[in-house]
Amino acid sequence: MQNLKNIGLKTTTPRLKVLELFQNQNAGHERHLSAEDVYRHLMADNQDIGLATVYRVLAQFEQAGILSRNHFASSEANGPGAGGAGRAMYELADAQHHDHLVCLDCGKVEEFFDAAIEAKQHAVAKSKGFELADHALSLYAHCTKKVCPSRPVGV
Amino acid sequence: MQNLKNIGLKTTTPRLKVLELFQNQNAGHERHLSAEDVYRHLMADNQDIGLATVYRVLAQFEQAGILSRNHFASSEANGPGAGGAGRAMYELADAQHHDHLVCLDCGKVEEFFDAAIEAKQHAVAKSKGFELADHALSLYAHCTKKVCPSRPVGV
DNA sequence: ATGCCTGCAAAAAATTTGCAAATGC
DNA sequence: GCATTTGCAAATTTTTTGCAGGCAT
Repeated sequence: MQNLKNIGLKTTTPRLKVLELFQNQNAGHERHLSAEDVYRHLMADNQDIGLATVYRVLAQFEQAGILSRNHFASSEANGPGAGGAGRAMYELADAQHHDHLVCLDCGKVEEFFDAAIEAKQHAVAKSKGFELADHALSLYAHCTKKVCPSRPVGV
Repeated sequence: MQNLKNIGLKTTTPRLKVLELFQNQNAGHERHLSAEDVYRHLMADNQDIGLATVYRVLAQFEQAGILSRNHFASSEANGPGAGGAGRAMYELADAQHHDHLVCLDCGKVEEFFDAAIEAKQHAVAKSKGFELADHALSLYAHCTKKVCPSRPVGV
């Protein structure tokens, strides 16, 4: 795959498999994955790839702009039993930038883009004498559509 | 101090000292502190308080709404040598909510509030069938005022 | 060939937990 | 006095690093 060579990385099995995993976001896995998630998926696919390698590949891909890393603050967004914003979540870095809306009831992550918010962010930074380089915006909210799997009754 | 009793916590030395530390944000410390920061400040004040206790107190204060926790993604925002968004930063939960602008050159954290952004966030959540409960917005930017201590030359 | 990569194991870093002793009310 | 709280140490969790061997080019 050219993708990898283009960024100065040799085409190796771990890298290929990790890339595939993110690009084939159909086979029963979400778009946002933690290092551990990736590792488990590879294991399930009988790939003998170490967790340390997964971390290294994820870091390389992030630096190359192929993946982007998020830190969600809600415990629900991470695995069940995961406390706080312990783990990083990776996702394919699409052409279109977006922010996240995390469901506090089931942990599902939706994406959104709001041009007005983006513009305002730049304005805020500039007004304070800064040039905006990046930002992270996560909304934590409750589903009002009564469709959350793990939704508490009556909430 | 009533603050503590009001939230169902006994008035103990560790709690009092931690609260004091955040309320007296004058004596050579920043407004945003990590658990380790708090611990070091207490040590410097000859308080014999364990790090585990600091973590417990911070968690209690956060739940009580006295402090709020942030996870900044830039390495500069955390201590020198701190990688990524490893540690949580706590600050006094003011009456006025605000978001953060983190300087990518020196790690300094400025605060801002933008009503338009806040309103838009609610609108976005509602439009997706959610009720916004909380959010985290951090801007990462470069200082254009040439006043950053650790500012790379010519940037 | 040769230098980039990997797996494994150990190290780090941040935070949590178990438990007996200490403390507030 | 008694439940709450603390300090210490050990355990967890997440991520990073050292190193000897392996693989892509």
